[in-house]
Amino acid sequence: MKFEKIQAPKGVREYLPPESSAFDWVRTQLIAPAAASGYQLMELPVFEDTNVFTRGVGESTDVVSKEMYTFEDRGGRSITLRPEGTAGVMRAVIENNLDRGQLPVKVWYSGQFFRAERPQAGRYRQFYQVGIEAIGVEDPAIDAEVIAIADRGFKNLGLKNYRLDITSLGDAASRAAHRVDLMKFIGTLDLDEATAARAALNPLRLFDDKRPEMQEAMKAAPLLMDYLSAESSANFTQVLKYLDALKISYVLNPRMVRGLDYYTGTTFEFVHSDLGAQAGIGGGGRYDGLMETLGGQSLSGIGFGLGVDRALLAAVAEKSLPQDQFTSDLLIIPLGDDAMTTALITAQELRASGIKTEIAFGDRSLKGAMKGADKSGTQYVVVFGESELSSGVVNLKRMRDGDTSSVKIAQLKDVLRETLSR
RNA sequence: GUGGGCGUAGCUCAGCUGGUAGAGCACUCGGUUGUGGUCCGAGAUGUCGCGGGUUCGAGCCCCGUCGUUCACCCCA
Repeated sequence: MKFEKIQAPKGVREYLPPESSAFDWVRTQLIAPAAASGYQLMELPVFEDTNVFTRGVGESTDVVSKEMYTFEDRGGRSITLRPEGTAGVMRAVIENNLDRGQLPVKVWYSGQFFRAERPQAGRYRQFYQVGIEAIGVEDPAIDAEVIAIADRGFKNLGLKNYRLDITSLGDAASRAAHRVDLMKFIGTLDLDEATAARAALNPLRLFDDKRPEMQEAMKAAPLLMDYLSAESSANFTQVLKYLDALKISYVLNPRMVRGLDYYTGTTFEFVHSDLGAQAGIGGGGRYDGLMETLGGQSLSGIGFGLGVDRALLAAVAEKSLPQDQFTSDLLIIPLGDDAMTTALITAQELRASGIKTEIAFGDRSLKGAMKGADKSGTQYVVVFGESELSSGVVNLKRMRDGDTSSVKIAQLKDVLRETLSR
C-alpha cells in the first residue's frame, strides 16, 4: 500500500532545522525591547469574529476585501484567521476591560497571521509578526518611544540597511479637508479602470502607485501634510523633535500610504533596501477611532507590527546572523544495554547541572559513532563500555585536539564544569 | 486576482536534434579486536511534481493541474 505524499498548503513558510534557530533568534531579538520597556505579553486567538476585522481594519482595504481567510464554524458563526494584530488586541482589551485601569495599556504580541495573497519573495500566506500597542495616552513622547522600540529591535538584529519613513495623517478634520482637494485633483487625471476604482475606495492609494507615469502625475497632487490642523501639526513636530533627541534618523514621506484604514496621526514604516519588492519590514502608527469602532470607549492608541519573516531575510541579506548552531558539551557513546542505562542516568545528571549532553543512540560501530561525534561538533566524548562500567573510570576525550584524560564517571560533572567554564 | 521563469536521487545540478537516467556533495558499511577529522573501497536511494495527449518510443514535444520563484497589486 502506497500513500500519496501530502504537501503543506500553498504559500506557507516553514522554519526547519538548522534555519529554525535563526528564526527563533530573530523573533526573540525583535521583540525583546518591548519587555524591557514595560510592555506585557498578550497571547491571543489566531481566529476572531470576522467583524473584528471588517469593522476594525476597514472593509475598503484590500486586506479585508480580498485577502482574508474567512469561514463558517460549526455553529454558523463567521470566523476569520487574523490578518493583522492590532484589531484583535483592541477586541481583547475592550472585552477584558484592560482599559479601565491605569493608562496607557502597554502590551506586546507575537504569532502567526494569515492573508490569502499570491506568495512572493517575503510574502507568505502564513507569516509571523511581533508587535506592541500602547493604548489610552495621547502624548507625542509615547509615539517616539514606540518607534524607538521598533528601531531598537531592528538594531538588535544588526540591521543597517533600512530607513524609517514617517508622516502624519492628522486628525479627522485635517483628512476631510485634504480629501476634498485630492479628489478634485484626481478628477483631472485620466485613469484606467482599475486605478479609478482604487482611487474611489481610497484616493491616498494613488500616491503608492509604482508606475513612473503615475508617480509623475501625482507629483502635483495636494499633500495631506499641508492640510494638518494646528494641533496635529504641533503634535507631529514634537514627535520628530523627540526622535531627533533619540538620534533616530527618519525620512519625512508625505506620500506614504498604509493599507489599514484605522491609522491617524503619526504613521511610520520601516523599509529595507536589500529585499526586493516586499521591502517593508515593519510599520505602524496611531489610531484614534479604532477602539470606539470596536465597541469600546473612545481612546487613542499607537502600535506597530514587525515582520519576522522579512526581518530574517534582511538579516540574511546583511549577513548579520550569529553563528550559533547548537553543539553539545559532551557526547556519551554507550556500548551495550547496561552502558546505555548508565549513559541515560549520567546524561540526566549532567544536564541538570547545566552541561549540554547528548547520547549516541542506535547500534552503531564505535568508529561510526565517533564519526557522528565529530560531525556533531561536540566538545568532549566519552565511551561507556564494559571496562569503564566496572572500573568507574572513563577517558574524557577533547575533540578539538584529541587530548584525553582519565576521569571517574562520578566526577564528570565537576571536571566538565571546571574545564568548560574556562 | 494578472503576467514571466522553474519543477530530474536528501542537497546542488547535468542529461546534445525524443531511443526507457547520471555527477559532485551528503548518507550507510568496511579498510583486523573499543576511539573522529584526510585517504581508499563498497553500497543504498529516483513511479524525472502529478494527470492526460502526440509517437513504434517522452525526463526531453503539446495540454491541463499542483507546487515553487520573480514582478504587478497589496503589505509584514
